[in-house]
Amino acid sequence: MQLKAPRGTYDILPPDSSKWQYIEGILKETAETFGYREIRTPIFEHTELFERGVGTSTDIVTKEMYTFKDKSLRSLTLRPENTASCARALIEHSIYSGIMPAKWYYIGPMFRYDRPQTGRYRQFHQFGVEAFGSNSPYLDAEVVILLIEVLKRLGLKEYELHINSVGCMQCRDVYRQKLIKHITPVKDMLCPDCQTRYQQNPLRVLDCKEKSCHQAIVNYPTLFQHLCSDCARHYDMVKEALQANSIDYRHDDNLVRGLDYYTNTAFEIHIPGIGAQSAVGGGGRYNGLVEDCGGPDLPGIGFAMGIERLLLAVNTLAAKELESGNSDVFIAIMNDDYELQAVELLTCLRRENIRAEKDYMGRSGRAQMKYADKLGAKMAIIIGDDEIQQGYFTLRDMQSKEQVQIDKDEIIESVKDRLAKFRGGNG
RNA sequence: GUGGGUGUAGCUCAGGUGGCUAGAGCACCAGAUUGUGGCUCUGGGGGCCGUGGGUUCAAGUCCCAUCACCCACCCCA
Repeated sequence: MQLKAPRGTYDILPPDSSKWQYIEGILKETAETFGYREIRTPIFEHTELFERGVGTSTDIVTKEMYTFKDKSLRSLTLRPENTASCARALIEHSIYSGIMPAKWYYIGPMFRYDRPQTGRYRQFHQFGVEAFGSNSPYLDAEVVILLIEVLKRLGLKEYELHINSVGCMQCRDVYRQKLIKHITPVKDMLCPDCQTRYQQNPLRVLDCKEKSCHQAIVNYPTLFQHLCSDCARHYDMVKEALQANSIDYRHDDNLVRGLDYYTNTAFEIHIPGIGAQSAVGGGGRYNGLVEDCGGPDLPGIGFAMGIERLLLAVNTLAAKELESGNSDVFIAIMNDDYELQAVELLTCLRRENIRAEKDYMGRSGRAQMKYADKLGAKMAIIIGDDEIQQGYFTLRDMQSKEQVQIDKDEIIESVKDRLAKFRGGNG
């Protein structure tokens, strides 16, 4: 049997890789503009970090982790997300004793054992930001604004921002009891999934898609109505800040994010038309996380975006062609005696940062020109008997077919001049 | 983990009810044009027909299993 990439993984080949570079560039640039610096954490961590940080009741921890034992029988896990690692790094390096807030962004692969489908892979890529050490609602807003700014810079105009507040540990607990009281009399009418959700995390029953479940729990108390005064005020201030930035959002009572560490603000971005997995980004506040991971009682907020899903959305726009792979100059030799001259000139051009190419397949002169054309070379340098005997190179403009003889000592300068004109001319 | 769909050349796909050396377009390579690209023409290389088993004189075609991909559930980014 032929070896293939493991299920749910895939290769990113040229020319697609340049799309990735383009998107990653925008993500990094935007984050840096907002004052976030890059953090790179290990791809695997102690399994315990995710159990504590993500939460043992979540699907991620109970059935989606790639966990293995190393040769010393340590239990390690390929990171399913990066927030817990950031909290760990914050604690491990005592970052909290420095300037606060600590603002980080990351970009890289994550791993979850899930059934693959459109926009969902076992190795997938996330961009995310985390800000530790401040409970300011305006920081919540900053993070959301950053998320929206990324979409804008990518040219994505159709998206829905949903936000909610899941309260603090105290008001959420009060609410949870009320909700259980409301659901218990009708629990037999719930779908099988909700029967178990009701046991583990009754809040999840709220965003079940089954109509019968909605009908069963109709007029349920909302979390929004049960926020304590601090949490309600915090939520109001976040919304005010978003309004001040003309960012449209929709309060969504049913938005209950899956990870255990969320408190207060929770948000999600959906883009229609990219399949069932339409959440391109989501996040929120996680004021209990750092302490849960063994650090001080420090608040935090952040989000993560799925790059594969962003790419799906960008592709539906038929985004402008990125012609980064094209060569500037192709060196064609009309006689294989001149290989060495070609090799030498090639290096000289490249040292001037000119994208230069030559043939390595023993092609005929004609085939070399065809190859140059496929590479998208703007010009060709032709080396034949006449050129060598008389000490010049023939420089051909591939578009106009115009050819000139250039003294071999002036070829580099001449190529540079012409390239500058190409770039200026095409805007 | 559950359900549905699909696996034939690098890619997109043809191959009624089983029957000679498995086809096309595109791509790739070469030649026409031995010192010159895009168009055209000619030729060429490429296939364990996803894999394993079964039925049959005979399987790309029928049956079973398995794997992979796609779509959806679930969950999430």
